[in-house]
Amino acid sequence: MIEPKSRGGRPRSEQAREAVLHAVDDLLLEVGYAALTMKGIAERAGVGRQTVYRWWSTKAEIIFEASVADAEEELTVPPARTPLAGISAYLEALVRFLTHSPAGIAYRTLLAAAQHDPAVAQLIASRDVLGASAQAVLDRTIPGLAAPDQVAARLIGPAFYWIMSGRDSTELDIRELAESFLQSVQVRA
Amino acid sequence: MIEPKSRGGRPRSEQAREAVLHAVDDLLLEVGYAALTMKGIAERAGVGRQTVYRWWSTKAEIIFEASVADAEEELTVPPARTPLAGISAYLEALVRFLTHSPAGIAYRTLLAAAQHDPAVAQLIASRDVLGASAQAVLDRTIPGLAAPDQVAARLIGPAFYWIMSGRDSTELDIRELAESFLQSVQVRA
Amino acid sequence: MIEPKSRGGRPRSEQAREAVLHAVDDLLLEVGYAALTMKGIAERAGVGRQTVYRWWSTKAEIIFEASVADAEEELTVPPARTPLAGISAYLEALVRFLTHSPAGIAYRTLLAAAQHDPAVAQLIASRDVLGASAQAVLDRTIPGLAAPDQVAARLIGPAFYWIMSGRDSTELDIRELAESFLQSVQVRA
Amino acid sequence: MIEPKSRGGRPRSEQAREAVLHAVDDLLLEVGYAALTMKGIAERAGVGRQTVYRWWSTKAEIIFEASVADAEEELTVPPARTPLAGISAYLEALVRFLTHSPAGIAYRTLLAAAQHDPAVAQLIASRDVLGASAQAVLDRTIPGLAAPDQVAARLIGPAFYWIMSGRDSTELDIRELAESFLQSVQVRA
DNA sequence: GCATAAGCGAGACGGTACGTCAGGTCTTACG
DNA sequence: CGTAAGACCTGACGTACCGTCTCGCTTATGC
Repeated sequence: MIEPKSRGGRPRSEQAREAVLHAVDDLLLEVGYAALTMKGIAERAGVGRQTVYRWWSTKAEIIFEASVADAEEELTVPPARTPLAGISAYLEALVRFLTHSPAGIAYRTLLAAAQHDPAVAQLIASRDVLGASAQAVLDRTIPGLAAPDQVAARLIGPAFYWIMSGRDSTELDIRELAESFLQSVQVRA
Repeated sequence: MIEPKSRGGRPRSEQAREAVLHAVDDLLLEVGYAALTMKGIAERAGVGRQTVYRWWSTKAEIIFEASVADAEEELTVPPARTPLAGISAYLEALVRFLTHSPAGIAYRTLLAAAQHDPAVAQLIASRDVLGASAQAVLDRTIPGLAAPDQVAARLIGPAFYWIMSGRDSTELDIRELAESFLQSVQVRA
Repeated sequence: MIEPKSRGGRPRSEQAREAVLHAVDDLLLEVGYAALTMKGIAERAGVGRQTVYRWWSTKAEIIFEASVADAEEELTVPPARTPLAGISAYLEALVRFLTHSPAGIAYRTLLAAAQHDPAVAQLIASRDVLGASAQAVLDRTIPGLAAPDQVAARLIGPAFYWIMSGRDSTELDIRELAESFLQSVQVRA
Repeated sequence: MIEPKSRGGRPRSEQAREAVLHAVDDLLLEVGYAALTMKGIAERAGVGRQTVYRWWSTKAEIIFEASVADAEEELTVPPARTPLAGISAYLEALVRFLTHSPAGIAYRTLLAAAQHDPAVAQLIASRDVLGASAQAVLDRTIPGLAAPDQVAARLIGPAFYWIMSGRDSTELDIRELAESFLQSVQVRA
C-alpha cells in the first residue's frame, strides 16, 4: 500500500488522536454509551469538534478503534495441557472479558448498537474478535473440525447468552460448560 | 388485588394506550430504534406528548409492553413426538423469532439497550421471555434437570450468539445444533 | 332585574367563588402576575379547573373582581379643610395605593396587561377607579371645572408616571406636586 | 474601550442579529406581545433557537434592543422659537410616539412587563428614553431647574396617564397641557 | 525563505429532540 | 346540574447535542 503522500499541509496530530481514544475509554466507563457524545469526547480530549469528525464518523468507530487491540490481547489464552483445561481457560477469559474488561464492555456496547445500526454491524464484522479467538483455541485443541464457525458458536454461545441476558457471571459453572462442549464434540467425532 | 379505585377524574383512555403501542410497533420497523423518538411516537399515535410520558418513562418501556405478549406466543411450540423434533422445533422458532418477528427485533433492541442501561436490564429481567420459553420445552422433553438455567443457556446460546453477532441465519444448521445439545445432555445423564 | 331562575340543578357555590378570589389575592403577592396561572389558582383554591373557567374567562377578570372593591375604598379620602390639604391627601393615597396596596399592585398589573390586550383594556375602562376617585376629589375641591377628565389626568399623571417608570416613591415630593397642580388650575381660573 | 478580542471561534453573525431584531419588530405588530414567543422569533428570523438564547435572555431584551434607537430618535424635537412651541412640540412627539410608533408601542409593552418583572424594570431604567428626552427639552427651554426629575414627571405624566389608561389620544388638548405646565413652572419661579 | 496547503482549538451557526409546564377541553363519580 | 379530580391534545419553554461553518493560528512541503 502506497502512502497518500500529502502535497503539503500540517500532518495529523498523533497527540490529538490519542487524546480522543483515551477520552472515549474514560467516558465509556464513567457515563456509559448512551451519554457518550461527540461533543463530550472532544471537550474531554481538549480537541476541536471538527478534529473528531475529520477522522471518525461515529462514536462507534472511535470505541472500536479504542478497544479492539485490547480485546484481541485479552482473549488470547496460552496453550494448555489438556483439552478440558484449554477450553476452560478460554471460557474463563471470555467471561472475564465480557464482564470486567473495559474493552469487553465496549464490545458489548458495540454489539448492542449493531442490532439496530447496520454500519456498526459491518464494523464489528470486519474484525470478529470473539469468533477469531475461539477459532484459535479450537484449531489448537481439536484440529480439523467441520463447520468451525458453528462449533465456535457452540463454544461461545452459552456463556455469551448468560451474560448478555444480565445473569450473574459468578453463578456460571464454567467447568460444566467446558465438559458439555467437549463431550458434544467428541461423541460426534 | 383490588383496583386502585380512583375517586373521580377522567379515566385513562384505552384508545390512546393502543395508539401508542401500535405507533411504536410501526416506527420500530420503519425507522429503527435509534431514530425512534418520544416526540415521533406521540405524533404518529396522534396523542399528546404528556400522555406518553404519563404512562411510560422511556421508549424501552413502551417497546417492552408492545412486544412481550407477541414474544411469548411466538416462542411457544407444541409438544413433539421425539426429543430431537421438539428441540429442533424450538430452535427453529427461536431463530425465526430473533430474525424475522417484529417482537423479536424489539427484543434484540431491548437486550442491546440493557447492556448500558440498568433500568432496561431490570425491565427485561422482570419477564424473561427467552429463558421461560426454553424452560418450558426442557421440562417437557427432559424432566428433572439439574441447573435448568444453565442448561437453557446451552440450548439458547449458540443460536443466540450466531444471530447477535450478525451472522446469516440461513447458514445455521439447526439440526446439528439440536443433536449436539441432546447428546451433551444425554451422555452426562 | 329578574333572577335567571335556574331550572333545577346544583346552584353556584359561593364558597368556590370566594376561594378563587382569595387564592388570586394570595398568589398575586407570592408569585406575581406572570407566574400566576389558571391551573395554579384552581389548585390553590381547592377547586376544579373547569369551575374557574366556567365563571371567568381570563386571569385578568379574576384579578379585577378580586381587587376593584378594595381599590375604590383605598382611593376614597375624607374631605379636608383646605384645597392643598385635600389634594395632598389624595396624592398620598394614590401613591400608597400604587406602591403598597395589594389592590394597587393588581391594578398596575391589569393596566400593564391592557397595553397589549384589548379585552383587559375594555375591562378596566368599564370601571375607571383611578379617574373616578380623582374626579370625586376635584368636584369637592374645585367645582365646575371644564374638561374634568384632562384635569384629572394632570392631577394623577405625574405621580402615576413616577411610579410606573420604576422610580422610588419616597423621593417624590408630594407637597410640591399638589402646589403646582393647584397653581396651574387657579391661575387659569 | 478595548474589544473583548475573542481568542478564536467563529465570530458572531451580524446577519443573524439583525434578522432577530427585524423579526421581533414585525411580530410585535402582527401578533402582539403576549403571543410573541422565543420559538416564533427564531422561526421567523430563520435562526436557531439557541442563537436567540445565546445573545438575549428574554423577549423583553430583544424588544428593547430593537426599539431603543428608534425611540430616542423619535423623541428628539428640534429647538423652537418660544417655550410654548417647544413644550407643545415635545408633547406632540410624545403622544405620537406612545400611540403610533412601533418603538413606542414596544416601550409601552416593556413598561407594562416591568410592573411585574424586576429584570425588565432594571432594563428600562438602564436607558430611560422618556425621561432623558424630556430632560433635554427642559434644559433647553427652562435652564437651571431644581428637581429636574420631578419636573420632567410633571411634563410627561398627564399625557402618559391619558394614553396608558386607554383614553383616546385625539381628545387630548395638548396646547392646554403645555400652557398649564409652563404656568406651573413660571409662577413658582 | 516564502507561498501553499492542510490540520489544529474555539466557538457560533441552523436544526431537532429532550422532558416539563400550562392552556383550555373532556369525561368520570359524587352530591 | 354543579362540582373536584384528573386525563386528554396542543404547543412553548429553555437545554443539549447534532454536524457544519468560519475564524486565527500552527506546522508541514515544495518552488
